[in-house]
Amino acid sequence: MNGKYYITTAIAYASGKPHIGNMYEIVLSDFIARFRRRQGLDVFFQTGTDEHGEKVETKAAAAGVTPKQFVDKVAGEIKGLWDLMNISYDKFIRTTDADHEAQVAEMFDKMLEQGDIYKGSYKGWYCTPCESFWTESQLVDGKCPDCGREVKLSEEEAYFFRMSAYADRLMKYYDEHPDFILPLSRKNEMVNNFLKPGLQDLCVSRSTFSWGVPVKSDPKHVVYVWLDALTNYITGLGYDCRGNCGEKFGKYWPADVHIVGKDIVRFHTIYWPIFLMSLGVPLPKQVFGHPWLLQDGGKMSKSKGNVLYADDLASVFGVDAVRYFLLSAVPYDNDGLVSWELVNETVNGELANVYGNLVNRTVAMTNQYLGGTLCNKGVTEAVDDDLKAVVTGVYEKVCAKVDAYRMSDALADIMAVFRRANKYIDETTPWVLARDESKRDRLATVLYNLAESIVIGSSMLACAMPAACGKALAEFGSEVRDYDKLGQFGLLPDGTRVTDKPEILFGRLKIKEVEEKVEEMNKAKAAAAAAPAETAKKEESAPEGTATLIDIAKFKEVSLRVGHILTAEKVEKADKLLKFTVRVGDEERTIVSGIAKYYTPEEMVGKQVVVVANLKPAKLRGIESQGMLLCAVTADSDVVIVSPEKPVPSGSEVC
RNA sequence: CGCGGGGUGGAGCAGUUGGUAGCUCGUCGGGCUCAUAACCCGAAGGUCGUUGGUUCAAAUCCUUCCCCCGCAACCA
Repeated sequence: MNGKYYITTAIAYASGKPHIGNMYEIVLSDFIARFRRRQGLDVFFQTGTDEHGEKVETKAAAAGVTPKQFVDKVAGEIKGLWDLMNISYDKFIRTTDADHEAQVAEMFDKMLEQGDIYKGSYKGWYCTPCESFWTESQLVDGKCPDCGREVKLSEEEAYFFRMSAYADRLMKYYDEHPDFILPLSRKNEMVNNFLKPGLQDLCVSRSTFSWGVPVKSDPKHVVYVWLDALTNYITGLGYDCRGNCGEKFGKYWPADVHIVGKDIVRFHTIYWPIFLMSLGVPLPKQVFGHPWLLQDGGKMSKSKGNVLYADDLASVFGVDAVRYFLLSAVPYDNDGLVSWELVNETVNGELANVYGNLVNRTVAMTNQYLGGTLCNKGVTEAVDDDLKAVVTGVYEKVCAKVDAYRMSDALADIMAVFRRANKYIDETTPWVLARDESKRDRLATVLYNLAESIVIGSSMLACAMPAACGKALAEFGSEVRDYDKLGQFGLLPDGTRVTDKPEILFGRLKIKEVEEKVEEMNKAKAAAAAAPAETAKKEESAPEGTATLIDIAKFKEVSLRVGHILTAEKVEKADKLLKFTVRVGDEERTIVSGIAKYYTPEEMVGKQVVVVANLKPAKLRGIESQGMLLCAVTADSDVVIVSPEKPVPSGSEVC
């Protein structure tokens, strides 16, 4: 197969370390990129970081560094993680790269000149003290949802993109390219939710923060992050909207596929194509919206501290095992699950038992029975036919799966080769053949067939596990075989020597061992995190890695009182909120709490609770909450109200 | 009625031009010994969430209801 192949991942937002779910997309793309290269295509694989925007600006300020310093650090971490995971990208682009920034400003300018972008105004209700705009629906009783004060109808200058002007052309493109958006369910979503109701013009500038690419003619505005971010796919190839595009752009554009998460399909299949139409650039051929990898037992969230990271998993299981797991765990159009247990099961069950053990036993037998030399003596029996049929037929099946972005199915097909080979060993019982001198040639043929099967299977599996499969192949004196020859059986040269000291490719771990390792790792991390913070503050070191110690005066700053719940009701249009009237001593307070998932209003009435009495009031869903209820939160996210052990007078101090 | 996805043997999944259900793991029984207590064979286990309908025939099409999960809005 020849020709070019341009594949991209979405660029990672540089606001923090990507978790294992984010890593899936990169490994998925890497698998495809490696597979296409092996098929003989001239592949360009681009990934990178998206570094502008308000969130970065805020986070940097919180960390006390400049936005640039902040993203330099995070982008470095992200790139390091990609490198650790052996991602074979050809270019790692950053939206703070000078050439990218310059081109973004230029493109914005061009769109402005053409009239695709126009200066308009963003209308809304403005709350002067809060300096915030609100839409009609956000207002509470016609007043500011934050502070409850009067708002006035106001306008703010902003730039808009005429999306509506391109809607028909986009729809036509969809119709003419039925595979443009995959899976199909995503396409229906786009058409039904956005195109059919009519495209709204998109606000493509911001003036409430400054960390972005300034608009050339009007530098108090910065370019909307999506317009900035999406264009990385062409600026990374040297695109120049004034006509002087680089050689790469001519060679690789249009992209063959953008691999993106299902949550951002909209940006890639509506806004991005329209931006390209505006620039007069051909549209990408395909956008694949992959599902997510979710953490087993609850969504990953940093606040819960249950986030899994690729490097942690890799430190226990190895890089290749994690890559394999990621690819196998996510179904085609359904979210997949990840946990330490699940990874462990996959590593033991598939990599160690089926694949690693097959390699090991085949090498061992070749050494024991044949002195380490493989030779096809051509003494075949009927059982060989099925093995060969499975092995030689798998490449075609895998190609079909890869073309359809069904990676877990592709891996299952490859694994079926090794399962079949294991079965073949039992069918042919080489150890029995070895006892009979007259069966020597049959024995040699059997082991040759096994080795050949392993070489063919490993050649494909190498896209998922480059290092481990490279090792496996090396044990048979081989390298990855040309993909156009994977349909043939018997290319392993006679006289091939196998290694005399086979290595264990994937070790088996008991789940207890995994848990111990995880615990060790967490302890080490806690210690590392605690150490610098505490030396800086010159505080006594906290024992056992618990929270930082405070003195009693600090604790006394918090006023905890016992309250008595008088009334309780659900807050309208809020799934999680309950509104309480609580008597604390002489006063009655309104408190809103996010525990609707755990308690009904009925069971709360009459309960005694512990209230933080001197908390600054806050507006929740338009209701002022004057305090908060203390709850115990368990590891598996159950929430339990804290109450006095026996009834006490309302208003009693808790100390 | 905010948007979307899903409910298939103990677990995780496959299964749309409709033809009485398949894979991996787990369990139980057996086999083998080359191998990482691994490998191979066999068995048990499902009225394919619920109601009604279309059809000679439905997990697969239409309909009723129930439940789960994401996203969005509040989680002091």
